[in-house]
Amino acid sequence: MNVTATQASHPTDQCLKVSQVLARIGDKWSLLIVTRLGEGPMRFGQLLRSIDDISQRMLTRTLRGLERDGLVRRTVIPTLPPRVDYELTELGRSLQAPVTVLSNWAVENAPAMDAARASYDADPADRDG
Amino acid sequence: MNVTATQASHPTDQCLKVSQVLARIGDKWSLLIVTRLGEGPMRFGQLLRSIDDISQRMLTRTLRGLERDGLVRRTVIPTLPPRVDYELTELGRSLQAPVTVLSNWAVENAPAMDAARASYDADPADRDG
DNA sequence: CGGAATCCAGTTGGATACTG
DNA sequence: CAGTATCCAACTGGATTCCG
Repeated sequence: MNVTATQASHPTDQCLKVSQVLARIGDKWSLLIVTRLGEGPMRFGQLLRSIDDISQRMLTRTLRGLERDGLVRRTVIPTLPPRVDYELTELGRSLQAPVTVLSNWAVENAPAMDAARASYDADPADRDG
Repeated sequence: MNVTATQASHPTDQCLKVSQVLARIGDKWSLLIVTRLGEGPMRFGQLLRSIDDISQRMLTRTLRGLERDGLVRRTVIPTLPPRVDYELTELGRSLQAPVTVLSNWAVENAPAMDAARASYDADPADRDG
């Protein structure tokens, strides 16, 4: 693989891996779930209520995807009614730091992006001249 | 806004902003384009050829989106044939660092994710028991 | 060269109803 | 409680065609 650079300019090959990771966490709910689970293990119902705009179906599907990729561990306690706990794996926790960096950037620069978008939408003429 | 934490546990409000950013860079092409433009300004055709799996339509659309959000600046030189240069704005360049962190994580952990996925797909029975 | 417009397939994700 | 199954609307993104 020969990765020496820790800073930038990835060859095309590595861009693909980044795209794959983004495809995993870049959907509508994954990051939100990882962030919630970063606070500690949670039951299915807890997650469902703490995110609350998410549908049951999407919570199930997203958790399955995260479990499949080794980011989340699912533990079934076959009581009645059943109880299912979710928690981040070590791989999942290792993702927290990069996500935090991105989160901080997002929080800091969201106003700038909003302003840019508002400005862009304001005068469609001002650009192509 | 009152953001003091630089490390973790974002309240729900800030998670929305992160989701918005991910919606912006989490699509199929945005990050690839930002990475390319991180190497310097490029013309439309250069970008089209350097990514080359991208369709003309998606390159145009993605660039428009990035421009709209203030990450990319578009400069038209109305010669014949016309020439259009794209470059990162300051905001766009500020995104490079967070993206690099995520990229490095992706490159380092892609094998682990692949392995987890392979293992998950291998024995569907081994989990729910 | 750098688009815009149109058309179309595949995917995402929500609502609802049902199950062990 | 924690799902699964079905149906459906909206969005994404590719192929093609046309334009200044």
